[in-house]
Amino acid sequence: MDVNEFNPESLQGIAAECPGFQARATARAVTRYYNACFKPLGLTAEQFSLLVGIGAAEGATLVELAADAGVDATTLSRNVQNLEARGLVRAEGGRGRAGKRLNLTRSGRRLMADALPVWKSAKAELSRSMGEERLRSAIQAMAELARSAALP
Amino acid sequence: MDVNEFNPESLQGIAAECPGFQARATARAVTRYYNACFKPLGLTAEQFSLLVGIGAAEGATLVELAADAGVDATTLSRNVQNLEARGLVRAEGGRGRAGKRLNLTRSGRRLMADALPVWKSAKAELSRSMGEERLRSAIQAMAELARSAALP
DNA sequence: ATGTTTATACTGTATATACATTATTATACT
DNA sequence: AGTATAATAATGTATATACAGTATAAACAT
Repeated sequence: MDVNEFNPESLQGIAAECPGFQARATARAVTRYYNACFKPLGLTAEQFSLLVGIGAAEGATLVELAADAGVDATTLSRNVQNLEARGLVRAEGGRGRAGKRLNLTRSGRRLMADALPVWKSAKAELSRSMGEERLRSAIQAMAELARSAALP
Repeated sequence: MDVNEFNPESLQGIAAECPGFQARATARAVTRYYNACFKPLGLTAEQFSLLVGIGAAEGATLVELAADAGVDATTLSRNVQNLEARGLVRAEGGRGRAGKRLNLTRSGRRLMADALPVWKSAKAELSRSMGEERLRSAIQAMAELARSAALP
């Protein structure tokens, strides 16, 4: 494209039809919403998700969790360190091939017991706002998009 | 919920049906994909989006751009500073109520001229992978979800 | 005219994210 | 056994994100 023909009109509507822009915008909005919901518990949305992941797959390793969540393992490494420092997660085992086994501590399980109802009602409110069927369909569409973007 | 009844099963499937988890996972996957596409140009996906936003709305202020993109203005402030330091964006005007007017520099426009075809083919590949109709529908569903999460 | 409110941008701090690289250890191979 | 390979976790660095708070200047009220 020639720089000389470059005009604002050629950029109109690009954001609105860009899957990347829309995926990030949606993640920002939804994450802000969940962050506010979990704030009284001292948790972020991502921390909640990570605790769920660790609690659901007891004794999983970083690499396994990273694959499940579609997060880079190095990202998870630091996020787990944070939860570990707060006493919510325990990591046992070293650096070798067997890997470090992650588990919720008693305190972590207690916090999750408080957090689950909050999560449920947060989702219920979203469901009320946009309709259960549309919400389910949005989740499905996002999963599909994530798969497609991961393949190439 | 009683801590004593807490078991891994109660956490099964939570991630899969959580709009927040899925929105973030999708944004990560799609952003990784676009980051790879734009890497040869020295741009990230977010930088591309921001340049598009600035180019499409000439002379817009931070606050206006932030509202358009659904990003916190303080986030945009630093992201713009980055582009400014690279000579892709020019900001004129001060801190007052009128605000700082943002524009692409000549170098920024040149870069966008190179980036647009890359963006087009990246989207086309996604479209090939999951089907044009499904992709459009996913974008629509994400926009809807973002609106719902922003309201409460 | 002066003081108050308000809109705008910026800074401090913390989390989240990923790529490139390094350190460590278990497994495989000879 | 000893070495090479591969898997795992951690670190260095950079960007992205948002909230709380600060600085600045314009608009408004009295």
